[in-house]
Amino acid sequence: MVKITDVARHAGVSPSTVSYALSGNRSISQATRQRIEESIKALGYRPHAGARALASSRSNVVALMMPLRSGIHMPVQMQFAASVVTMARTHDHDVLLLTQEEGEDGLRRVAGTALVDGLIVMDVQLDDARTPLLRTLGLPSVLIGFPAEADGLTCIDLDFTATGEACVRHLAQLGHRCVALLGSPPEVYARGTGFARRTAAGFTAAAHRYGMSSTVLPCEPGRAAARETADRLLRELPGLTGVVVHNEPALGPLLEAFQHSGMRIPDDLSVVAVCPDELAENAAVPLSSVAIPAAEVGERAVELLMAKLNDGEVPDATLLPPRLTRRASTAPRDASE
Amino acid sequence: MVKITDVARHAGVSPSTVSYALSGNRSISQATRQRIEESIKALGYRPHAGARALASSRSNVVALMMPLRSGIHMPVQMQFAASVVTMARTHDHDVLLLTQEEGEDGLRRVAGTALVDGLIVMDVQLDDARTPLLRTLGLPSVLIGFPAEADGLTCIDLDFTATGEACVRHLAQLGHRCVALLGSPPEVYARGTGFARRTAAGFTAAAHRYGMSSTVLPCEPGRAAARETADRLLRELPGLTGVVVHNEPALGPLLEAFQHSGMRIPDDLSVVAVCPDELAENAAVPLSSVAIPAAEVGERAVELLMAKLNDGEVPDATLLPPRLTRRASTAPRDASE
DNA sequence: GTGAAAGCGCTAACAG
DNA sequence: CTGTTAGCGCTTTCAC
Repeated sequence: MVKITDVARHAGVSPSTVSYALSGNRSISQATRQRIEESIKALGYRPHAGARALASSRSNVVALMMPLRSGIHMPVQMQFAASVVTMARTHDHDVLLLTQEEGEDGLRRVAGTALVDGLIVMDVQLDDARTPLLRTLGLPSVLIGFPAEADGLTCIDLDFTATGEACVRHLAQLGHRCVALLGSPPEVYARGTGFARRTAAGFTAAAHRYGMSSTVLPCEPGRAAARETADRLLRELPGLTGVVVHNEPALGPLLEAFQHSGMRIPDDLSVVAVCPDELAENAAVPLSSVAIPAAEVGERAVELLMAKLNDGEVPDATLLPPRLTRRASTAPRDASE
Repeated sequence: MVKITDVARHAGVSPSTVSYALSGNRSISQATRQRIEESIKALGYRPHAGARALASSRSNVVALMMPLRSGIHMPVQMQFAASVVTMARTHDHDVLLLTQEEGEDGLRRVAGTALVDGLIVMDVQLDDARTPLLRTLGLPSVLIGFPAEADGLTCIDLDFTATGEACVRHLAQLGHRCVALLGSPPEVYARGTGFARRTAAGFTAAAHRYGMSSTVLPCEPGRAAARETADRLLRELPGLTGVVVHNEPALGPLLEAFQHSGMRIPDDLSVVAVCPDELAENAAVPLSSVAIPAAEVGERAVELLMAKLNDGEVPDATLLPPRLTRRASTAPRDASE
């Protein structure tokens, strides 16, 4: 194995000079830098990762903890993982893959052994057991998603307030005057300051601004609950022509329920979903939707983490702007109605 | 940070004894082992990964290089990645994630810096630019899939010969007497000793054994080619009641072509596919199929790699037995025909 | 069965 | 702008 002393000898300088040339931590004359680079190339030198980590207390590896078994919507996960790895590489870091199942022990292990310099934790739940640990671990971390208690944690996710607004704007521009948001089950709203609440706030505010009449209705998952919710909605708001669904498990059942009630989509009812593109594309009627921008989330997460690693200040919350993709489920309101 | 000397002092032994207690590389009296374990727990000691890697020239990390963008069949990839990570952990190893795009440079980098002890390389092509490198890298590696020239490389994949046989056996048991294999495009067969050839061999041998009449037909991808192949097949083999398709891109077009020709599946024609479960499940008629056993491939790949890391001897080729899942596309041959 | 001590290859003061 | 030197925390001979 060729080591830094070999390079130093070959270039006629001291090992530290080679080290500095590599790290850029002090200025080197053009001439010696040149010779060093040539020697490195000539000898095929590569710094030993372990030695470097030991001496510098920096491994240049970040951990990515993600759910690897969740049967659902892997394309989003994959896209995310790809962008994390790619972006990490541009910052000269590698990515260690941890499964969600490793949980807190996994985080403690990679942090405690100094295997990694920082953590990216996906799929953070409102009430996530890992968040207290992340606060005390002493390693920089970035969470994908917002826990109920996000103070002191760096979190990133889609901007759900803006998402609610964007959905309403889309419907308003199509001429709809009476709209509803079908959101998460009641307990999610009750539970605290989750994304559910933010979507609803954005939705309601925008509806007011556009002078539309609006309703927000929670919805339990499952066929029966969906049927009931849809019926109630159509009964209580006879003028309803547009709905926004922000409830992935209830989405399919709700669509069925509407169609069962004789509402054709988009002829009688325009539907906007907040869900992965994958799902929206493959629905019976392809759904106009706002998706989680996985690739951008991954990139930004890495950038935030890198900033923290270089003791940069980063915002606690990063909210990414929604992008609404128009598909077949929304249409102009029929003026004759 | 608590280090090995702290543990040693706390336990009243020397650092080397703690090290040996941890590694099990020499016998320790029950009593001191006990004390050491208690001290470790009491102090919350975790060995520094970098220091350990430097001193032992073992990082206890393996690299997994996989395609992270291939829009196609991520569930298989994910399942595979999950099983690799999980199995690696049971061998006290972590997994560094590399994208396919990093290619040879990526492998050279993680090997050259001693970041990893071994490599698992997915999605190996018949003519894969990485294989010559893997031969000379001096790090143990395991390939998923067989390159044309596999000598001296440890490869693992589905047993395609047995797969061809299993498909025929299934059709034979349903009473079919005249079957065809629709395989890869001609150039794949011409190119060498790929899986295509093995499936065909197994298919033909089994058909003979069962006294069935059989044909093997290559098939180009694309609508037009599929139509043509299907037509030709039905024209030349009027008695055909069963086909095996081992050609993922052509699968959809072929099914359409058969149906366009008035063949109902499975009433007139039984179809067995060699493709991911995902694809088989979501076809218009759910397809009886043989899939790549992703989880098992991942587990075995890690086991092979671990064996190589401990200078164990491992077979060059590991072939996993096929499992045929029966779905709606195969039925008993109509006796009245 | 246990200890002492010499590195593993690199970085980062400190010194000029 | 460059060199000297002292570790980083662990493993592993070698010695008892």
